[in-house]
Amino acid sequence: MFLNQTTHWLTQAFEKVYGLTTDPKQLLLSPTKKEFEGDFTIVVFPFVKELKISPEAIGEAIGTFMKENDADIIDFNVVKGFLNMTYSDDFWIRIAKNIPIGSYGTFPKNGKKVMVEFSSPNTNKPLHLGHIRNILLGWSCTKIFEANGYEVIKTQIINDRGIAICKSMLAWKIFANGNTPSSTSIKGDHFVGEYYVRFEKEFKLEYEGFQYTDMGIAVFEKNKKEGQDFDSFFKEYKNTYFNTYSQLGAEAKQMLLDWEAGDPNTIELWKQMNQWVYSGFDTTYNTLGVTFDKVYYESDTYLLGKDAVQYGLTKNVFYKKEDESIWVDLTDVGMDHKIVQRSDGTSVYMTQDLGTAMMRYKDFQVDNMVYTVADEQDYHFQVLFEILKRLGEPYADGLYHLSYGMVELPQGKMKSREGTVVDADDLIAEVIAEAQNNTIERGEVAEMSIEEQNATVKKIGLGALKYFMIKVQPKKRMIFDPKESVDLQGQTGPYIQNAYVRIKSILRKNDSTASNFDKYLSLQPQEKVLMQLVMEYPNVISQACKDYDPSSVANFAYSLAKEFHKFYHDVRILGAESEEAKSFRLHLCNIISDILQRSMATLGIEMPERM
RNA sequence: GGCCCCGUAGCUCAGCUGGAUAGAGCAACUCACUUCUAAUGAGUAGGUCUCAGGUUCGAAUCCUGACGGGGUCACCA
Repeated sequence: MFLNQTTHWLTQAFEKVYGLTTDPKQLLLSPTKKEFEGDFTIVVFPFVKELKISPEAIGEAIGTFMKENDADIIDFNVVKGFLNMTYSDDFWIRIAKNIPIGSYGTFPKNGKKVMVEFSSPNTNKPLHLGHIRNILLGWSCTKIFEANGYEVIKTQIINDRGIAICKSMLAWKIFANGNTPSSTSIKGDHFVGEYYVRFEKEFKLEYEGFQYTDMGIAVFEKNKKEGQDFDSFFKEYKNTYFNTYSQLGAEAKQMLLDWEAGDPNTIELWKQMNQWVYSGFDTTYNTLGVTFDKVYYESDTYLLGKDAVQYGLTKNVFYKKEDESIWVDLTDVGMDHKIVQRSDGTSVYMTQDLGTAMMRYKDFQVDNMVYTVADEQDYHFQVLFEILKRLGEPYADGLYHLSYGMVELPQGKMKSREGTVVDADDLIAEVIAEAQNNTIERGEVAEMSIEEQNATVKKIGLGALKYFMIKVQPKKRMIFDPKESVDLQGQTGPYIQNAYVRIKSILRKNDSTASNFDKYLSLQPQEKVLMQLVMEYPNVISQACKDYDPSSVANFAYSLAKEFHKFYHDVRILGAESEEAKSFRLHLCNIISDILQRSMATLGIEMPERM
């Protein structure tokens, strides 16, 4: 948008010199690489074929025209097919003056409404590392949408029902002796999680005991596959055992039936345990700085979708088999047959999701819905979106699965059975403690009040953790090394925070109020590089939205911080060689601190004023 | 096996709507704090961009195929 004038003159140049009408896409300018002279570059290769003239000759002719006609361009050079143009200092100063500090890179309201779903935990366990990636992605996505002019509704669907929570409930009933989170001083979600683990432990004991009973041995002999040994058989048989012989399994299943029947005692216990979990989640969300506008509960939605199924039948989107189960045939688009209602008339996961999507549209009339869910569910969402399209839902073209790769540890996948799951609260505490260790001896921080110190350390620790996770493209699998996540140097959140803090320190020390740099006519290369980055920022924000990709914002913020650090090192700001230079550099500092602060806010990362 | 995603420096990642000699950080080694915050900067070293074809003036980027890694193919969620 700052280069419209250049594009205009380039169009004129091709028109006047060669009588050629150009497509604006062919006239895209890019910042000139550091090794070459110039500020912005256009590639003339694409015109060679049409004009049957050498690239060098085209570059020379167009460059000459531009230098003569476009007042901004004071010089040019041609290297092979690249026309590098040098801009006047007036140009840079005009751009710098026109940056709207405070709102730069935010777009006007576009009248569209988008719902973004993220986090969506189960209520039987605390949040873990995988949830953190999900939450950070979803959250920054909402911020990116807002910057692009959307109205955003942040939501999560809580999986608050089912056999898992019944396991926790049962274990609590049997083993807790009436203990509660407050009586034990354990955070609610962890408290409930402990009973889930307890159930699994007790179940395992029961199962191992069963295997050597007469009945267990008989089951093995009857059901084993050809040549299968005892241990591998029972490894596979676990689920079947849970559903058939297990006493604990039977009790948990009975609890689920009681819940579905609305048994008051069961419902009361269920509500109580979920409440504990929610208060625990709230603490974690609060620490991470995320909020939701609307919460859906699976207990409210798990029966939804039956109307949709009936509607789909009448529209011949679905078909019924002889056993009364209902299916959809997606083979014509390279997918499969998929069940949408069981033969006993009950809903499956897909049905719930159909119903929930419809409910959300009814609630908010959104144009778009974004589902932040790990990539193991890629196929599920392909199917879901295809069905919604076939049902003719009005928002069907505005659906997006924000799919992300699993988080793995250096030693491999997280496995709850092996106790390698990284707990969200533990991790957060760890990064903050690490920030504390590295901060305590620094003079700046020592002067602060305790409250201010704590707030700063929290911003730094969380900044490190969040940046570490969000800088990776969503769809890529991620290796999470806890040691690296607390790094405060290099390409990290704190490095970017430090650039901001350095600016703030300068601005605090500045006592001159005059601001006039019209006559500053000796721009430094470091200043031009910074301005080139500044000019890109709105594109970064709009592209991140189109791509659903916060990592591009994270990488941009790093580039800007890096160039600022270099500028800071090479060029005096408060001690500049002239009043005009000082004034311009202070203005540039204001622009950069604004962009750093708001681009990082987009990622859910707060900036300290000192560190 | 079918389909989907990934493969870039020792490690973690950018670059991918085709453009100049493929970039950062970490780790290793040097150097720079009487100077606006050294959580910084400068430098050295590190690459058959998994491989093979193809398209193109030009390919890490697009197409095809192999190889390697992951995911998914339930009347589970």
